[in-house]
Amino acid sequence: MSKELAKTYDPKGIESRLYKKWEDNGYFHAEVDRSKKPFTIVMPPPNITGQLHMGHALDNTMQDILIRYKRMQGYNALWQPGTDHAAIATEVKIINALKEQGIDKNELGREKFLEKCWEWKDEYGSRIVNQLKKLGSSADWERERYTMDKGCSDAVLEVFTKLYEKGYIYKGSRIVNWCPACKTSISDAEVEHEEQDGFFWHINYPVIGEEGRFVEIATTRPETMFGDTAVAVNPDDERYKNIIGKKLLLPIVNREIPVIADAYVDKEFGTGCVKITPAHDPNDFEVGKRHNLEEIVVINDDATMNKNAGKYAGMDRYECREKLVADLKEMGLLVKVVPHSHNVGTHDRCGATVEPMIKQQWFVKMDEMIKPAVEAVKNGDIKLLPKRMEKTYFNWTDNIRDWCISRQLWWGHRIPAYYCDECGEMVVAKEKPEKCPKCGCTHMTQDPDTLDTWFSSALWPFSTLGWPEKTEELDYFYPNDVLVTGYDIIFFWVIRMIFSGYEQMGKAPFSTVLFHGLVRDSQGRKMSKSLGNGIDPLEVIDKYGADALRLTLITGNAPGNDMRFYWERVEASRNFANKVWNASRFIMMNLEGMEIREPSMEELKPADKWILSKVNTLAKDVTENMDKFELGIAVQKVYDFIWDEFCDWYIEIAKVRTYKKEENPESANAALWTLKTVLTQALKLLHPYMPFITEEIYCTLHPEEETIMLADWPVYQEQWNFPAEEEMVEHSKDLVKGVRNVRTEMDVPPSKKAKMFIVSEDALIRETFENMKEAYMTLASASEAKVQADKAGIGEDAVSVVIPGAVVYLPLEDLVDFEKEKERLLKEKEKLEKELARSRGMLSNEKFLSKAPESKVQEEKGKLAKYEQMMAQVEERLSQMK
RNA sequence: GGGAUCUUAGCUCAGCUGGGAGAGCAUCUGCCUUACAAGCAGAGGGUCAUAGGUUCGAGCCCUAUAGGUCCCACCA
Repeated sequence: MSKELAKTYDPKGIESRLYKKWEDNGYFHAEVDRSKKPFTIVMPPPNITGQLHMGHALDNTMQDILIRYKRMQGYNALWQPGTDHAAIATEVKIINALKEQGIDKNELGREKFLEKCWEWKDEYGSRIVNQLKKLGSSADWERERYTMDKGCSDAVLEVFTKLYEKGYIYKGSRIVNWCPACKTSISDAEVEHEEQDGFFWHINYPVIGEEGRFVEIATTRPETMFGDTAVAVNPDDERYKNIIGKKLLLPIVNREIPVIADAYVDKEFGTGCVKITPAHDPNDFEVGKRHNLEEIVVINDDATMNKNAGKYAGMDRYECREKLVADLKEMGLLVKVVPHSHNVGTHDRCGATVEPMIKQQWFVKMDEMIKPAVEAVKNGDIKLLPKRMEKTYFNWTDNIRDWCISRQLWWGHRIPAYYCDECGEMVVAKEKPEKCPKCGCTHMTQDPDTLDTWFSSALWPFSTLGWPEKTEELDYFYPNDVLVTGYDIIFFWVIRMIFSGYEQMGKAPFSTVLFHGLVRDSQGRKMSKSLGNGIDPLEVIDKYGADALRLTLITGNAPGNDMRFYWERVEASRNFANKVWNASRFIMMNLEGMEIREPSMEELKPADKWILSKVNTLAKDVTENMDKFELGIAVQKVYDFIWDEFCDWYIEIAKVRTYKKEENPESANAALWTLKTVLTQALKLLHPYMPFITEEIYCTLHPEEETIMLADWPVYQEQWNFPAEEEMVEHSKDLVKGVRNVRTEMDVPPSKKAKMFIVSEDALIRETFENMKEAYMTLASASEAKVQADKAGIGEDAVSVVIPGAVVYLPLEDLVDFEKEKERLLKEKEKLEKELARSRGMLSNEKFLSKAPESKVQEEKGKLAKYEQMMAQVEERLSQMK
């Protein structure tokens, strides 16, 4: 006894109930089970204080589809979820929130601040998880992890100390990217370069001892001149050969600096003379090292000038620039100002212009560790999809530089290095040493810095499974199978997981990385808070349901490509859900109170066999596509099948028989059984994409079943392969389409049923149409159908429809407009002529015959025969009309 | 400067290893046909950016050009 289904699909009343059922029944949970093959996906951890956005929605929908698919296939499917502390993103957010309350981070102090952070985590930590649940994510929430939980923190300590001992982590004074707004160093990956309009200031530096002689330098950042310790020229530059080794007087500062020769200088660019500021420019830093130049820091951590800037001390760097340039101009040393656009590094989190600074920082040595990561992608152990992402990957690995991992932040994993208060000895250890190993002093102070947030997420594929402990889970579920993520974090995360996996586990963290693009707004812009153009996935779910959102995100875009979000597309997805809903409702109405038994092969009508054959092929195709991660193509095929084949044709054909169940109970039974069977198959294939609606229908259709989630994934079966019946139905479809077409052109109302004569010289075709009457008569609005070998009994006033292998005559009498009819036939003839020309051309081409594969030649011959026959019929018909 | 990618119907995009141009939305025409008007039936609309090349055959492969997008990069 099936339940009543509502008239239109209402996702709201269904989704939360079903999700709760799934979760309560533990369907998402995976336990180590050696009798089953594992399939593992680790969820890219969203920021603990974040809110679900379209990127998350897309990312998690893709993962959920894969995990549900594999689960149905019988894999022990683990989707390992968790959240990220997202060091800097969270800290910035909390600082701002505190600021609104009038609280300053530094006044609050480190401990109190961290308390606030944990409060935030407790308050917002579950929000994003709940939002992911709304999407239908079937992650194993019992295993939810957090990058700063005990286990993950242990993993961080383990890796840090191991790499330190190995010499792969070191502390050094280097020029780093400094964010003056966040007051922390950041890694190269966190710097975004943006083109800005600026100026080239040409400044004269006087040559000492040669009155009136100057060296003209060009700079985009005059305020750094306080830190100049040389001017460099190219050693091969004839213009400046005689000045190398001379001393210059640095204006305003009045300090002597040498002119040096270094090949780094480009003769063609600027004036060919470069001021060298080792403390505030990465290139100058290198030059400085080569020439043993002093490094004079002139800018403070907050981007104001320090005491080395003399009277400009305390000014902001840009204010100083302005004043300085004015002063130089007054002194007559400013030669000219040339507009010049150049790239400026900005911090990807806050947008502040990054200041290169010399700082003591912690680094990870990359040259050795990156090797297996490069090799793995080269030899195919790790596949990147789409393949073009490999280029991006190698571009980074080929130019890799050491990774600056220390951050001057409080929120995160604190660096496990301890310094003796007495002698300054440094100890790197998982736990604070009781006393200094050098002097025995018992006062050890921990390094104040914390680690880059990606340091812990790099370990995510194994830290979540219990590493560094040797757990069963780790042994069973590692390596993961697929990683799904956006191409925008390939450098931040993907590469770092790969080399960490090889370094710590000796194995790749996963075998495939599936990249997706960005979800943009309808104008193609990035969705962002500042633009206010973001679409909240929860709003979409609320209005149209999670299934509609999921379908929208998956269809119509190729892997790795960005997509645009349109409400119209969600609407279309919702419409499809409604279509599925109503088709199911109709089938269940017909099944109401019926005892259905499986029909024998003989009882199945051609149409039944046709749709079984179709759904059978569909299962094969969809499986193939999904195995190739072509999710969009796979679901498109299910969509087309359900709507275009099942609903538009099969249900319409079956209707006729189910309405007449008293007359022919066997036929009705076969139709009902087929309806139920095919719908069941289709629901299963659709389930990974639209989990809620498929579950609701499946459970109503099969009250004896608990869930579709654990149902068997459809597999191709030879007994459902019916090529002959497929062809028969295709013939009938041609007939129906042809008749409908003519009737519309002749303005025959659907209510007007007409007699129909089907004429074919081919006995086999006649037999087909004889057998298929039930299938096409109603659809073609026929009152009666006669199949015959010649035109006996057909009047001259009949309209004809030429279809492959036959001509259909409709005696429409007074309704026939012969002018229209003629026009239509002429159009038909024109089409056929084109096809014939193409086909004949190919078949008379010697080269085609000799070079093309035999199957293609045969195929073409078949087509030609078909066209020729149809042409003959069209011509015959035309000649009669004259 | 290097690289990637895109240019297909009015709009947004599919098109797998080369073999008769597709979808959704929009437009036009008919239909309340007892699952669905969030629907049904029909129609119109594309020299697949341009120019060459390879091939029996190119939206698909190669080269160049134009335009768009993105990533990387230490030219001050």
